[in-house]
Amino acid sequence: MLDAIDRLRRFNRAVTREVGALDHSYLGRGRPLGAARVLQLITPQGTDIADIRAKLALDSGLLSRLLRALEAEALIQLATDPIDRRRRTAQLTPAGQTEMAAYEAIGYARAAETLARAGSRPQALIDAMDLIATTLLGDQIEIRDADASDPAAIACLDAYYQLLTEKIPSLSRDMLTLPLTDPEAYRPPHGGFLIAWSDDLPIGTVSLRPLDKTTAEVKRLWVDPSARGQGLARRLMHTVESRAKTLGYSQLKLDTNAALTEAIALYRRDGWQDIPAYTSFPATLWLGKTL
Amino acid sequence: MLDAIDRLRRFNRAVTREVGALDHSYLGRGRPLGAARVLQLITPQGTDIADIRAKLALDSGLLSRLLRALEAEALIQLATDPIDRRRRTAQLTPAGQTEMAAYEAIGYARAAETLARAGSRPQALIDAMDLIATTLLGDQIEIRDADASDPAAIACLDAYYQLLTEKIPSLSRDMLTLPLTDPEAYRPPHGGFLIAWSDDLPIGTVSLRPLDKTTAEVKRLWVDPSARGQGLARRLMHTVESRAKTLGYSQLKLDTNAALTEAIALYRRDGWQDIPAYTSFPATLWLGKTL
DNA sequence: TATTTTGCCTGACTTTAGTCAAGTAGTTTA
DNA sequence: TAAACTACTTGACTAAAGTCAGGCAAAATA
Repeated sequence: MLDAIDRLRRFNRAVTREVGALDHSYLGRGRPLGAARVLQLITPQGTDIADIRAKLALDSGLLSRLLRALEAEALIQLATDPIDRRRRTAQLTPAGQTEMAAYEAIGYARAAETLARAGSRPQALIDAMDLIATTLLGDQIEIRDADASDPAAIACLDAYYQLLTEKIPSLSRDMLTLPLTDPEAYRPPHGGFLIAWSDDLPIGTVSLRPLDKTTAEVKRLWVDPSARGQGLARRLMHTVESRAKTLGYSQLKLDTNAALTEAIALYRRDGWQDIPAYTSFPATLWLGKTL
Repeated sequence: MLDAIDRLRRFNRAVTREVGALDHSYLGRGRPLGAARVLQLITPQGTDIADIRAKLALDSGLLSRLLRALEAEALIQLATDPIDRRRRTAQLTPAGQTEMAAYEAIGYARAAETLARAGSRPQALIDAMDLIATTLLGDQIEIRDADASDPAAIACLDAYYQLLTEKIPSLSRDMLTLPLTDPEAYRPPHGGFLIAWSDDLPIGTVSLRPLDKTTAEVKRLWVDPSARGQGLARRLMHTVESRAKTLGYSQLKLDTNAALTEAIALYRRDGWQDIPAYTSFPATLWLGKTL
């Protein structure tokens, strides 16, 4: 344990140096860091300045001045919120969008540089970073509704299919179609498609589709390897169950394969019971739950 | 590749937040961050202030003032170096040591907190952090001389033996003695023991002992898993070879086991040739090199 | 409708970090 | 031994970040 803490502190030192260098690289555009950070949070569509203040934990006086400086550079436009005229929103001007693109380019260049330092094993570095990012951002994983034909949804399903073909040897990838042939089934008011986000990266999914008036089916539960061991699968299941209840279902079903042992253990811990088979291969196990 | 960069940038954001919180936690002792950082580099035995300046990349004027502030708090004592009376050293007073201990406690507490967030897989988190720290600090891995009875040397050998018993099934741990029974053989002027350090954590080792007047044996090459794929093993071998040359040897030998395929590939790439067996189990392959 | 609260702005301030040039004492080199 | 160089200190300065107390309009509440 002592050793673990020493290692973690070495990590902190290494990363502090790296983050310092990263911050410093944003200075090349002739703008202090505070202003650059504020600018990065403003979208072309307009951002509530209260949100910026909350995210960066800035004093309202300080933020007010930073915004005024950016406005003087003609990078942003300030407007009062028509609904609550005390509130203000900031919006990127075309010049501001150009400037933002320059910052983006700096970020990408530095990231590529770090990646190049990984030597012969870049994938190992990325996996390690994913694990750490997911752990550190663990407290703010957000589950949001999505559409089954959304690019993020497709990416999740692709990763899920990848996992399935690895775990179930007799299953070949061309048996699984993507995008889904029936996206309509996963849309309100009868179905749902949930994605778990960690800082705008999709790391988990689960979906729901109708079987009959009172029964829905839970489909395609998947959690990114970097996010496992933190209870995200259970959070997704609980969310989809309460969603099913909201949509008026009283009964849930799912099918799975005996090879997916962790998932099955989770279902059983959460009160899912064996039911008769209602689908075929690759399913080898069928479970149901009354809401 | 684009995806990899997005993932890396998510990592940067996660870690920036973390580092910010870490820095902020050091503020609780009523001292600005700069002063706290300087204090952490001063030892009870005395630290050359030029070293501090180099490590923190501080302006000499600024450091001078920070030191004066710490001196005014009676946390440190400044003295002139008796050898070169232009140089100065800073030394922790008893009060300073107490203060340092408080900072240490803060660091440990925060580290333990982060570790606790890893959920059910703390070891995976530590491994990921090691990989990243080693990658980021890769440019400043230092190879230094050590003694075979040094705790760091023992830790390296312990990890090396662990690896051996994993790779060679017929080898049991109690066949390997630690500490070494002949530490004298690995000391100058006839032998050597090298350790590779990444920010004060030992991550690799190799050693050299005499066989006869003109021949030495290279023993126990080991590199921490987090540091593999960056050419450290080769650096260690080159260092030990030039050390052997300095000590006056003209011939090198080593024994290894066929299970250690990466190491063997490295030896062969570097010009080591098969030689007759000169040791027994667990060795199954014997190599030599003329300097 | 009067009062309180909220969201933001402004002005006056402080602290921290950092730069630069000049100066002093000691050391090295020609 | 003089000149050049080095390690550090001091003073005078700037930029950036942050704090705090009003103030004003709009919104929420009594």
